[in-house]
Amino acid sequence: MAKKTKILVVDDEPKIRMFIRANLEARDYEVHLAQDGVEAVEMAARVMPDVIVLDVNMPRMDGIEACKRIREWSNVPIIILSVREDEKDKVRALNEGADDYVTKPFGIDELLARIRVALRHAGAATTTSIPVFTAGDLEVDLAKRVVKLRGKVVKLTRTEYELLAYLVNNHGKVLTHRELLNNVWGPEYGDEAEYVRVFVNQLRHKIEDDPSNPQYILTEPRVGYRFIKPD
Amino acid sequence: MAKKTKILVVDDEPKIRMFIRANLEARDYEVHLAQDGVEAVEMAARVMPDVIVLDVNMPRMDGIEACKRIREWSNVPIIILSVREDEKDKVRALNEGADDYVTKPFGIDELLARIRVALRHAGAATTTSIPVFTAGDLEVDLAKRVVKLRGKVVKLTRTEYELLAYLVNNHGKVLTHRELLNNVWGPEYGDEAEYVRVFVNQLRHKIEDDPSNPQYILTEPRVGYRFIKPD
DNA sequence: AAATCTTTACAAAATCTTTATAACTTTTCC
DNA sequence: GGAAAAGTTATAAAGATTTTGTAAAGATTT
Repeated sequence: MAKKTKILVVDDEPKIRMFIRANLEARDYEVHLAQDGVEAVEMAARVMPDVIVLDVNMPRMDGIEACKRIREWSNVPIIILSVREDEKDKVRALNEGADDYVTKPFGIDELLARIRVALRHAGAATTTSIPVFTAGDLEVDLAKRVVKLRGKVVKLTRTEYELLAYLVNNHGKVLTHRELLNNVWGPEYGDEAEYVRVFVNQLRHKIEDDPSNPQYILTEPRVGYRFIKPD
Repeated sequence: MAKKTKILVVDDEPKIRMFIRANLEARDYEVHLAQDGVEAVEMAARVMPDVIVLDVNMPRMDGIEACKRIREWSNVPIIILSVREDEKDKVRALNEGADDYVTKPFGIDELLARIRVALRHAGAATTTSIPVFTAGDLEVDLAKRVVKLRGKVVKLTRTEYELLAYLVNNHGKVLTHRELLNNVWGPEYGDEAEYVRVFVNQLRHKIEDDPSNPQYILTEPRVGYRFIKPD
Protein backbone atom coordinates (compact mmCIF):
# COMPACT_ATOMS: atom_id res chain seq x y z
CA MET A 1 0.00 0.00 0.00
CA ALA A 2 2.70 2.51 1.01
CA LYS A 3 4.74 3.71 -1.94
CA LYS A 4 8.13 2.07 -2.12
CA THR A 5 11.34 4.03 -2.09
CA LYS A 6 12.71 4.24 -5.61
CA ILE A 7 16.41 3.79 -6.30
CA LEU A 8 18.07 4.25 -9.66
CA VAL A 9 21.16 2.08 -10.11
CA VAL A 10 23.46 2.97 -12.98
CA ASP A 11 26.40 0.80 -14.00
CA ASP A 12 27.55 -0.60 -17.33
CA GLU A 13 28.53 -3.96 -15.87
CA PRO A 14 25.50 -6.26 -15.78
CA LYS A 15 26.96 -8.29 -12.92
CA ILE A 16 27.18 -5.31 -10.61
CA ARG A 17 23.77 -4.04 -11.64
CA MET A 18 22.18 -7.35 -10.83
CA PHE A 19 24.06 -7.74 -7.58
CA ILE A 20 22.96 -4.36 -6.30
CA ARG A 21 19.45 -4.86 -7.56
CA ALA A 22 19.04 -8.17 -5.77
CA ASN A 23 20.21 -6.69 -2.49
CA LEU A 24 18.04 -3.62 -2.76
CA GLU A 25 14.95 -5.56 -3.72
CA ALA A 26 15.49 -7.84 -0.76
CA ARG A 27 15.16 -4.69 1.39
CA ASP A 28 11.94 -3.85 -0.41
CA TYR A 29 13.20 -0.93 -2.46
CA GLU A 30 11.86 -0.36 -5.94
CA VAL A 31 14.90 -0.64 -8.22
CA HIS A 32 15.34 0.94 -11.64
CA LEU A 33 18.34 0.18 -13.81
CA ALA A 34 20.32 2.11 -16.38
CA GLN A 35 23.59 1.22 -18.09
CA ASP A 36 25.12 4.51 -19.04
CA GLY A 37 25.02 8.19 -18.29
CA VAL A 38 22.63 9.13 -21.04
CA GLU A 39 20.12 6.58 -19.88
CA ALA A 40 20.69 7.67 -16.29
CA VAL A 41 19.79 11.28 -16.93
CA GLU A 42 16.74 10.29 -18.91
CA MET A 43 15.51 7.85 -16.27
CA ALA A 44 16.23 10.20 -13.39
CA ALA A 45 13.83 12.67 -14.98
CA ARG A 46 11.23 10.07 -15.77
CA VAL A 47 11.04 7.87 -12.67
CA MET A 48 12.04 10.53 -10.10
CA PRO A 49 14.05 8.22 -7.85
CA ASP A 50 14.65 8.95 -4.18
CA VAL A 51 18.34 8.06 -4.47
CA ILE A 52 20.69 7.47 -7.40
CA VAL A 53 23.66 5.10 -7.26
CA LEU A 54 25.95 6.06 -10.11
CA ASP A 55 29.06 4.35 -11.44
CA VAL A 56 31.77 6.65 -12.75
CA ASN A 57 33.23 4.63 -15.57
CA MET A 58 30.65 4.16 -18.27
CA PRO A 59 30.39 4.47 -22.07
CA ARG A 60 28.65 7.38 -23.81
CA MET A 61 28.53 9.59 -20.72
CA ASP A 62 30.46 9.07 -17.50
CA GLY A 63 29.00 9.27 -14.00
CA ILE A 64 30.35 12.66 -13.10
CA GLU A 65 28.93 14.23 -16.20
CA ALA A 66 25.58 12.55 -15.57
CA CYS A 67 25.66 13.81 -11.99
CA LYS A 68 26.27 17.34 -13.22
CA ARG A 69 23.40 17.11 -15.69
CA ILE A 70 20.98 15.79 -13.11
CA ARG A 71 22.02 18.51 -10.66
CA GLU A 72 20.86 21.11 -13.12
CA TRP A 73 17.29 20.42 -12.19
CA SER A 74 17.23 18.02 -9.23
CA ASN A 75 18.83 17.61 -5.84
CA VAL A 76 18.09 13.94 -5.43
CA PRO A 77 20.89 12.32 -3.38
CA ILE A 78 23.56 10.84 -5.65
CA ILE A 79 26.05 8.24 -4.50
CA ILE A 80 29.01 7.79 -6.83
CA LEU A 81 30.67 4.42 -7.26
CA SER A 82 34.19 4.11 -8.60
CA VAL A 83 37.12 1.76 -8.89
CA ARG A 84 39.44 4.75 -8.61
CA GLU A 85 40.73 5.59 -5.18
CA ASP A 86 42.25 8.82 -6.50
CA GLU A 87 41.50 11.82 -4.32
CA LYS A 88 41.21 14.17 -7.27
CA ASP A 89 38.30 12.19 -8.63
CA LYS A 90 36.53 12.12 -5.30
CA VAL A 91 36.86 15.85 -4.83
CA ARG A 92 35.66 16.50 -8.34
CA ALA A 93 32.62 14.26 -7.92
CA LEU A 94 31.68 15.77 -4.56
CA ASN A 95 32.09 19.28 -5.95
CA GLU A 96 29.91 18.48 -8.92
CA GLY A 97 27.04 17.75 -6.58
CA ALA A 98 27.53 14.13 -5.57
CA ASP A 99 26.55 13.40 -1.97
CA ASP A 100 28.81 10.47 -1.39
CA TYR A 101 31.62 8.57 -3.06
CA VAL A 102 32.21 4.86 -2.51
CA THR A 103 35.16 3.00 -4.00
CA LYS A 104 34.90 -0.48 -5.49
CA PRO A 105 35.14 -3.11 -4.39
CA PHE A 106 32.58 -2.05 -1.82
CA GLY A 107 30.73 -4.06 0.79
CA ILE A 108 27.04 -4.19 0.08
CA ASP A 109 26.25 -3.42 3.71
CA GLU A 110 28.21 -0.22 3.51
CA LEU A 111 26.41 0.81 0.36
CA LEU A 112 23.08 0.04 1.98
CA ALA A 113 24.04 2.07 5.04
CA ARG A 114 25.07 5.01 2.87
CA ILE A 115 21.79 4.79 0.98
CA ARG A 116 19.97 4.97 4.29
CA VAL A 117 21.96 8.06 5.23
CA ALA A 118 21.05 9.66 1.91
CA LEU A 119 17.39 8.88 2.45
CA ARG A 120 17.58 10.23 5.99
CA HIS A 121 18.85 13.54 4.62
CA ALA A 122 16.22 13.76 1.95
CA GLY A 123 13.52 12.60 4.34
CA ALA A 124 14.27 15.28 6.91
CA ALA A 125 13.48 17.95 4.34
CA THR A 126 10.27 16.36 3.08
CA THR A 127 8.92 15.40 6.51
CA THR A 128 7.59 18.94 6.62
CA SER A 129 4.48 17.50 4.98
CA ILE A 130 2.56 17.05 8.21
CA PRO A 131 0.38 13.97 8.23
CA VAL A 132 -2.46 15.63 10.11
CA PHE A 133 -5.92 15.01 8.79
CA THR A 134 -8.53 17.68 9.39
CA ALA A 135 -12.29 17.55 8.97
CA GLY A 136 -14.50 20.19 10.49
CA ASP A 137 -13.61 20.52 14.16
CA LEU A 138 -11.81 17.21 14.13
CA GLU A 139 -8.08 16.67 13.87
CA VAL A 140 -6.41 13.30 13.49
CA ASP A 141 -2.63 13.35 13.84
CA LEU A 142 -1.63 10.08 12.24
CA ALA A 143 2.04 10.48 13.13
CA LYS A 144 1.46 11.16 16.80
CA ARG A 145 -1.59 8.97 17.04
CA VAL A 146 -3.55 11.74 18.71
CA VAL A 147 -7.09 12.92 17.99
CA LYS A 148 -8.36 16.36 18.87
CA LEU A 149 -11.82 17.89 18.80
CA ARG A 150 -11.75 21.69 18.82
CA GLY A 151 -8.18 21.56 20.07
CA LYS A 152 -8.97 19.24 22.96
CA VAL A 153 -7.46 15.78 23.04
CA VAL A 154 -10.04 13.02 22.72
CA LYS A 155 -9.19 9.86 24.58
CA LEU A 156 -9.67 6.87 22.32
CA THR A 157 -8.94 3.23 22.97
CA ARG A 158 -6.67 1.35 20.62
CA THR A 159 -9.45 -0.16 18.56
CA GLU A 160 -11.41 3.06 18.45
CA TYR A 161 -8.36 4.89 17.17
CA GLU A 162 -7.56 2.27 14.58
CA LEU A 163 -11.10 2.27 13.30
CA LEU A 164 -11.10 6.05 13.02
CA ALA A 165 -7.69 6.06 11.35
CA TYR A 166 -8.89 3.60 8.76
CA LEU A 167 -12.05 5.56 8.11
CA VAL A 168 -10.12 8.79 7.83
CA ASN A 169 -7.51 7.30 5.52
CA ASN A 170 -10.35 6.33 3.22
CA HIS A 171 -12.54 9.34 3.78
CA GLY A 172 -15.26 9.79 1.21
CA LYS A 173 -15.22 6.13 0.33
CA VAL A 174 -17.90 3.71 1.48
CA LEU A 175 -16.31 0.96 3.54
CA THR A 176 -18.12 -2.34 3.94
CA HIS A 177 -18.45 -4.05 7.27
CA ARG A 178 -16.21 -6.80 6.02
CA GLU A 179 -13.54 -4.39 4.84
CA LEU A 180 -13.50 -2.63 8.19
CA LEU A 181 -13.34 -5.90 10.09
CA ASN A 182 -10.54 -7.19 7.90
CA ASN A 183 -8.42 -4.11 8.21
CA VAL A 184 -9.04 -3.04 11.77
CA TRP A 185 -9.69 -6.28 13.61
CA GLY A 186 -8.05 -8.75 11.25
CA PRO A 187 -9.10 -11.32 8.67
CA GLU A 188 -9.76 -13.94 11.34
CA TYR A 189 -12.80 -12.00 12.49
CA GLY A 190 -14.78 -13.04 9.39
CA ASP A 191 -17.87 -10.88 9.21
CA GLU A 192 -19.02 -10.34 12.76
CA ALA A 193 -20.45 -6.96 11.95
CA GLU A 194 -21.53 -6.38 15.55
CA TYR A 195 -18.01 -5.24 16.40
CA VAL A 196 -18.13 -2.51 13.83
CA ARG A 197 -21.52 -1.38 15.04
CA VAL A 198 -20.53 -1.22 18.67
CA PHE A 199 -17.30 0.63 18.01
CA VAL A 200 -18.76 3.07 15.52
CA ASN A 201 -21.26 3.90 18.21
CA GLN A 202 -18.55 4.45 20.79
CA LEU A 203 -16.58 6.60 18.39
CA ARG A 204 -19.58 8.71 17.59
CA HIS A 205 -20.17 9.39 21.26
CA LYS A 206 -16.62 10.64 21.52
CA ILE A 207 -16.27 12.74 18.38
CA GLU A 208 -19.76 13.70 17.25
CA ASP A 209 -21.65 16.63 18.74
CA ASP A 210 -24.92 14.75 18.32
CA PRO A 211 -24.15 11.04 18.13
CA SER A 212 -27.60 10.19 16.79
CA ASN A 213 -27.14 12.75 14.02
CA PRO A 214 -23.59 12.09 12.95
CA GLN A 215 -21.73 14.54 10.74
CA TYR A 216 -18.48 12.63 10.34
CA ILE A 217 -19.22 8.92 10.36
CA LEU A 218 -22.24 8.26 8.18
CA THR A 219 -24.15 5.01 7.99
CA GLU A 220 -24.55 3.45 4.57
CA PRO A 221 -27.48 1.10 5.23
CA ARG A 222 -26.86 -2.52 4.33
CA VAL A 223 -23.32 -1.74 3.21
CA GLY A 224 -21.18 -0.16 5.84
CA TYR A 225 -19.92 3.27 6.89
CA ARG A 226 -18.32 6.27 5.36
CA PHE A 227 -16.28 9.13 6.80
CA ILE A 228 -16.86 12.55 5.28
CA LYS A 229 -15.54 16.05 5.73
CA PRO A 230 -18.65 18.06 6.66
CA ASP A 231 -19.32 21.31 4.81
CA MET B 1 30.83 40.68 8.67
CA ALA B 2 29.17 37.36 8.13
CA LYS B 3 29.41 34.81 10.92
CA LYS B 4 31.95 32.14 10.15
CA THR B 5 31.02 28.53 9.76
CA LYS B 6 31.94 26.66 12.92
CA ILE B 7 33.56 23.26 12.77
CA LEU B 8 34.30 21.08 15.78
CA VAL B 9 37.30 18.81 15.28
CA VAL B 10 37.74 15.96 17.73
CA ASP B 11 40.82 13.77 17.81
CA ASP B 12 43.17 12.66 20.57
CA GLU B 13 46.26 13.01 18.41
CA PRO B 14 47.55 16.58 18.59
CA LYS B 15 49.26 16.26 15.23
CA ILE B 16 46.07 15.45 13.39
CA ARG B 17 44.13 18.10 15.28
CA MET B 18 46.61 20.75 14.30
CA PHE B 19 46.82 19.57 10.72
CA ILE B 20 43.10 19.72 10.22
CA ARG B 21 42.83 23.00 12.05
CA ALA B 22 45.44 24.66 9.86
CA ASN B 23 43.69 23.57 6.72
CA LEU B 24 40.27 24.60 7.88
CA GLU B 25 41.37 27.97 9.12
CA ALA B 26 43.05 28.59 5.78
CA ARG B 27 39.58 28.21 4.27
CA ASP B 28 38.22 30.70 6.76
CA TYR B 29 36.30 28.29 8.97
CA GLU B 30 36.08 28.89 12.71
CA VAL B 31 37.67 25.81 14.26
CA HIS B 32 37.02 24.40 17.73
CA LEU B 33 39.04 21.51 19.11
CA ALA B 34 38.33 18.68 21.52
CA GLN B 35 40.44 15.68 22.39
CA ASP B 36 37.99 13.05 23.53
CA GLY B 37 34.34 12.09 23.38
CA VAL B 38 33.32 13.65 26.66
CA GLU B 39 34.77 16.99 25.62
CA ALA B 40 33.20 16.59 22.21
CA VAL B 41 29.67 16.21 23.57
CA GLU B 42 30.15 19.09 25.95
CA MET B 43 31.54 21.42 23.27
CA ALA B 44 28.94 20.38 20.71
CA ALA B 45 26.29 21.67 23.09
CA ARG B 46 28.20 24.83 23.98
CA VAL B 47 29.50 26.08 20.62
CA MET B 48 26.76 24.61 18.37
CA PRO B 49 29.05 23.83 15.45
CA ASP B 50 27.80 23.52 11.88
CA VAL B 51 29.76 20.34 11.31
CA ILE B 52 31.59 17.91 13.58
CA VAL B 53 34.62 15.88 12.52
CA LEU B 54 34.96 13.04 14.96
CA ASP B 55 37.72 10.49 15.35
CA VAL B 56 36.63 7.03 16.42
CA ASN B 57 39.51 5.92 18.56
CA MET B 58 39.72 8.09 21.65
CA PRO B 59 40.14 7.71 25.40
CA ARG B 60 37.26 8.20 27.88
CA MET B 61 34.50 8.00 25.26
CA ASP B 62 34.89 6.80 21.68
CA GLY B 63 33.60 8.60 18.63
CA ILE B 64 30.62 6.36 17.98
CA GLU B 65 29.34 6.76 21.52
CA ALA B 66 29.87 10.52 21.30
CA CYS B 67 27.99 10.56 18.01
CA LYS B 68 25.11 8.69 19.60
CA ARG B 69 25.04 11.09 22.55
CA ILE B 70 25.03 14.15 20.33
CA ARG B 71 22.28 12.67 18.19
CA GLU B 72 20.05 12.57 21.26
CA TRP B 73 19.50 16.26 20.88
CA SER B 74 21.10 17.51 17.67
CA ASN B 75 21.22 16.63 14.02
CA VAL B 76 24.39 18.53 13.21
CA PRO B 77 26.28 16.73 10.40
CA ILE B 78 28.89 14.38 11.82
CA ILE B 79 31.82 13.04 9.82
CA ILE B 80 33.55 10.08 11.43
CA LEU B 81 37.28 9.54 10.99
CA SER B 82 38.83 6.15 11.54
CA VAL B 83 41.93 4.12 10.85
CA ARG B 84 39.73 1.06 10.58
CA GLU B 85 38.58 0.08 7.10
CA ASP B 86 36.25 -2.56 8.54
CA GLU B 87 32.81 -2.52 7.00
CA LYS B 88 31.11 -3.44 10.27
CA ASP B 89 32.42 -0.29 11.92
CA LYS B 90 31.32 1.87 9.03
CA VAL B 91 27.81 0.45 9.05
CA ARG B 92 27.56 0.86 12.80
CA ALA B 93 28.69 4.47 12.69
CA LEU B 94 26.35 5.36 9.86
CA ASN B 95 23.47 3.67 11.63
CA GLU B 96 24.18 5.52 14.85
CA GLY B 97 23.58 8.77 13.08
CA ALA B 98 26.91 9.62 11.44
CA ASP B 99 26.60 11.28 8.05
CA ASP B 100 29.88 10.18 6.59
CA TYR B 101 32.81 7.92 7.35
CA VAL B 102 36.34 8.65 6.16
CA THR B 103 39.24 6.28 6.70
CA LYS B 104 42.70 7.41 7.66
CA PRO B 105 45.01 8.18 6.12
CA PHE B 106 42.78 10.62 4.30
CA GLY B 107 43.59 13.38 1.87
CA ILE B 108 42.79 16.76 3.28
CA ASP B 109 41.10 17.79 0.05
CA GLU B 110 38.71 14.88 0.33
CA LEU B 111 37.88 15.79 3.89
CA LEU B 112 37.29 19.38 2.87
CA ALA B 113 35.05 18.26 0.03
CA ARG B 114 33.05 16.05 2.37
CA ILE B 115 32.69 18.91 4.83
CA ARG B 116 31.32 21.06 2.02
CA VAL B 117 28.81 18.30 1.20
CA ALA B 118 27.76 18.13 4.83
CA LEU B 119 27.28 21.90 4.95
CA ARG B 120 25.28 21.78 1.73
CA HIS B 121 22.92 19.31 3.36
CA ALA B 122 22.57 21.18 6.62
CA GLY B 123 22.03 24.46 4.82
CA ALA B 124 18.60 23.27 3.74
CA ALA B 125 17.27 22.59 7.20
CA THR B 126 19.11 24.32 10.02
CA THR B 127 17.78 22.82 13.20
CA THR B 128 19.33 24.80 16.01
CA SER B 129 17.35 23.43 18.89
CA ILE B 130 18.20 24.23 22.47
CA PRO B 131 19.53 21.13 24.15
CA VAL B 132 17.37 21.77 27.21
CA PHE B 133 13.81 20.53 27.21
CA THR B 134 11.27 22.00 29.62
CA ALA B 135 7.82 20.78 30.59
CA GLY B 136 6.03 22.10 33.63
CA ASP B 137 8.38 21.84 36.59
CA LEU B 138 10.60 19.41 34.76
CA GLU B 139 13.84 20.22 32.99
CA VAL B 140 15.84 17.77 30.89
CA ASP B 141 19.29 18.88 29.76
CA LEU B 142 19.85 16.56 26.85
CA ALA B 143 23.46 17.54 26.34
CA LYS B 144 24.53 17.18 29.97
CA ARG B 145 22.12 14.33 30.62
CA VAL B 146 20.87 16.01 33.76
CA VAL B 147 17.24 16.10 34.89
CA LYS B 148 15.86 18.66 37.31
CA LEU B 149 12.53 18.95 39.06
CA ARG B 150 11.84 22.46 40.36
CA GLY B 151 15.54 23.21 40.08
CA LYS B 152 16.57 20.17 42.06
CA VAL B 153 18.61 17.46 40.37
CA VAL B 154 16.81 14.15 40.05
CA LYS B 155 19.06 11.15 40.17
CA LEU B 156 18.22 8.74 37.38
CA THR B 157 19.86 5.51 36.37
CA ARG B 158 21.19 5.13 32.86
CA THR B 159 18.16 3.29 31.53
CA GLU B 160 15.75 5.58 33.31
CA TYR B 161 17.44 8.58 31.73
CA GLU B 162 17.46 7.09 28.27
CA LEU B 163 13.81 6.19 28.49
CA LEU B 164 12.94 9.71 29.62
CA ALA B 165 15.13 11.25 26.91
CA TYR B 166 13.40 9.21 24.25
CA LEU B 167 9.97 10.12 25.55
CA VAL B 168 10.90 13.76 25.77
CA ASN B 169 12.40 13.84 22.27
CA ASN B 170 9.08 12.54 21.00
CA HIS B 171 6.80 14.43 23.33
CA GLY B 172 3.20 14.52 22.22
CA LYS B 173 3.58 11.35 20.21
CA VAL B 174 2.25 8.01 21.34
CA LEU B 175 5.15 5.59 21.53
CA THR B 176 4.42 1.90 21.33
CA HIS B 177 5.99 -0.57 23.71
CA ARG B 178 7.94 -2.02 20.84
CA GLU B 179 9.20 1.36 19.71
CA LEU B 180 10.41 2.16 23.19
CA LEU B 181 12.07 -1.21 23.59
CA ASN B 182 13.77 -0.93 20.21
CA ASN B 183 15.12 2.51 20.80
CA VAL B 184 15.96 2.45 24.48
CA TRP B 185 16.90 -1.16 25.15
CA GLY B 186 17.72 -2.34 21.64
CA PRO B 187 16.10 -4.41 18.90
CA GLU B 188 17.26 -7.66 20.50
CA TYR B 189 14.76 -7.18 23.31
CA GLY B 190 11.86 -8.06 21.02
CA ASP B 191 8.66 -7.13 22.73
CA GLU B 192 9.20 -7.80 26.41
CA ALA B 193 6.91 -5.01 27.45
CA GLU B 194 7.49 -5.67 31.16
CA TYR B 195 10.69 -3.66 31.01
CA VAL B 196 8.88 -0.61 29.81
CA ARG B 197 6.23 -1.02 32.49
CA VAL B 198 8.69 -1.38 35.32
CA PHE B 199 10.85 1.54 34.23
CA VAL B 200 7.97 3.86 33.51
CA ASN B 201 6.82 3.13 37.03
CA GLN B 202 10.24 3.95 38.45
CA LEU B 203 10.46 7.13 36.43
CA ARG B 204 7.05 8.23 37.60
CA HIS B 205 8.08 7.81 41.19
CA LYS B 206 11.03 10.08 40.56
CA ILE B 207 9.49 12.84 38.45
CA GLU B 208 5.75 12.82 39.10
CA ASP B 209 4.20 14.53 42.10
CA ASP B 210 1.54 11.84 42.29
CA PRO B 211 2.84 8.74 40.53
CA SER B 212 -0.60 7.16 40.34
CA ASN B 213 -1.94 10.30 38.69
CA PRO B 214 0.81 11.11 36.24
CA GLN B 215 0.93 14.48 34.52
CA TYR B 216 3.96 13.89 32.29
CA ILE B 217 4.06 10.26 31.30
CA LEU B 218 0.61 9.16 30.27
CA THR B 219 -0.48 5.58 29.64
CA GLU B 220 -2.08 4.71 26.33
CA PRO B 221 -3.61 1.36 27.21
CA ARG B 222 -2.73 -1.49 24.85
CA VAL B 223 -0.47 0.78 22.83
CA GLY B 224 2.26 2.38 24.88
CA TYR B 225 3.05 5.67 26.57
CA ARG B 226 3.11 9.33 25.72
CA PHE B 227 4.98 12.26 27.25
CA ILE B 228 3.11 15.55 27.35
CA LYS B 229 3.79 19.09 28.47
CA PRO B 230 1.13 19.80 31.05
CA ASP B 231 -0.60 23.17 30.88
C1' DA C 1 28.98 -3.74 49.17
C1' DA C 2 26.12 -0.86 46.46
C1' DA C 3 23.70 0.11 42.62
C1' DT C 4 21.24 -1.35 38.81
C1' DC C 5 18.88 -4.44 35.88
C1' DT C 6 15.81 -8.50 35.42
C1' DT C 7 12.13 -11.32 36.71
C1' DT C 8 7.98 -12.49 39.10
C1' DA C 9 3.39 -12.21 41.09
C1' DC C 10 -1.01 -10.42 41.85
C1' DA C 11 -4.56 -6.88 42.53
C1' DA C 12 -6.57 -3.03 40.08
C1' DA C 13 -7.90 -0.89 35.98
C1' DA C 14 -9.22 -0.65 31.34
C1' DT C 15 -10.68 -2.67 27.24
C1' DC C 16 -12.85 -5.97 24.39
C1' DT C 17 -16.62 -9.12 23.74
C1' DT C 18 -21.17 -10.54 24.15
C1' DT C 19 -25.88 -9.91 24.88
C1' DA C 20 -30.36 -7.76 25.04
C1' DT C 21 -33.53 -4.43 23.68
C1' DA C 22 -35.14 -0.28 21.38
C1' DA C 23 -35.40 2.32 17.18
C1' DC C 24 -35.50 2.50 12.60
C1' DT C 25 -36.01 0.66 7.34
C1' DT C 26 -37.35 -2.15 4.05
C1' DT C 27 -40.20 -5.80 2.38
C1' DT C 28 -44.34 -8.52 2.20
C1' DC C 29 -49.03 -9.16 1.94
C1' DC C 30 -53.88 -7.83 2.32
C1' DG D 1 -51.99 2.44 0.35
C1' DG D 2 -51.03 0.81 4.67
C1' DA D 3 -50.19 -2.55 8.44
C1' DA D 4 -47.56 -6.36 9.93
C1' DA D 5 -43.28 -8.91 9.43
C1' DA D 6 -38.53 -9.21 8.73
C1' DG D 7 -34.23 -7.38 8.74
C1' DT D 8 -30.87 -3.61 10.09
C1' DT D 9 -28.86 -0.42 13.03
C1' DA D 10 -28.29 2.17 17.59
C1' DT D 11 -27.57 1.86 22.31
C1' DA D 12 -26.45 0.53 26.90
C1' DA D 13 -24.66 -2.42 29.98
C1' DA D 14 -23.01 -6.86 32.00
C1' DG D 15 -19.38 -10.42 31.64
C1' DA D 16 -14.84 -11.98 30.17
C1' DT D 17 -10.31 -11.01 29.11
C1' DT D 18 -6.25 -8.51 28.77
C1' DT D 19 -3.20 -5.08 30.27
C1' DT D 20 -1.18 -2.13 33.71
C1' DG D 21 0.58 -0.60 38.34
C1' DT D 22 3.20 -2.02 41.93
C1' DA D 23 6.41 -3.89 45.10
C1' DA D 24 9.73 -6.83 46.07
C1' DA D 25 12.94 -10.71 45.42
C1' DG D 26 16.71 -12.58 42.61
C1' DA D 27 20.64 -11.81 39.38
C1' DT D 28 24.08 -9.17 37.59
C1' DT D 29 27.24 -5.46 37.17
C1' DT D 30 30.16 -1.76 39.03
